[in-house]
Amino acid sequence: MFRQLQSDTSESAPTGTIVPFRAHRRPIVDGVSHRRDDDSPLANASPTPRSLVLKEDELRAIETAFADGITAVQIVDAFTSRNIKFSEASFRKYVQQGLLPRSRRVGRKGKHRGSMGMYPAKTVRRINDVKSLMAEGYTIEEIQGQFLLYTDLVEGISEHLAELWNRLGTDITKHDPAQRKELERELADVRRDGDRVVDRLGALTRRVAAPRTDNLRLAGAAGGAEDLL
DNA sequence: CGAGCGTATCTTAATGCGTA
DNA sequence: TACGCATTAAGATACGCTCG
Repeated sequence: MFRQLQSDTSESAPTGTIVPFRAHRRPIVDGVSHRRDDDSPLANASPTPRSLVLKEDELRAIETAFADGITAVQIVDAFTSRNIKFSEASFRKYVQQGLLPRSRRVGRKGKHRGSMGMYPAKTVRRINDVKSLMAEGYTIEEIQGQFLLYTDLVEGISEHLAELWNRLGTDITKHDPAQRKELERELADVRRDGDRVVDRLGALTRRVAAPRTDNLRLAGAAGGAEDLL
């Protein structure tokens, strides 16, 4: 199915103003990756500058709408419908490279309807992060190794904690009212601690990844990428 | 010319349903 | 219950394009 959808060869259009780039990186100026010759027929094919990534409110809306999971087609559509270039082939490649979580298969009722893959809603945000970093000049390999390795783990902790809070909250309601109050207070307390730990872990992992980022900058590399995760 | 990203396409795996 | 079929996604890999 993906094969029929890969005719878009138009160019990426990263956001931001002039961004330094590494050796072997493509220059990114005024939100346009200058990969194509200026005299190419397609050089000025997109008269209106477009954003490379989704805005925070758009991400929130998507995550809310697809809280139970989102298909690959819907993910790609979330970007392409907003004039942000992102093909299904690229999506699959990111998954293959380990930049995105894998899908879970869900069968569909009805004759010969097969199954479909459902991805967590956070996948859209992850793609957004990856695209931001790529716009900064980072390679997929660098993003994978320096940032997303940590991001995966911290997100995992955050998700497990959220699940734990939910279960505890549910089970606490089964206690008698006198005990419940005390347990709820304790839960709220430990929840604050947990959230703080997740925040600190996020900050720490950014700092750990930062030296590499600084090296890249010194070498004429991308800047500010550590602020993105 | 090499590096890097994106695309095309074939193969393989997973899933649900129908039927013997 | 086991098997085959239809459907879809994922894996693998070669290739094209652009840039330094």
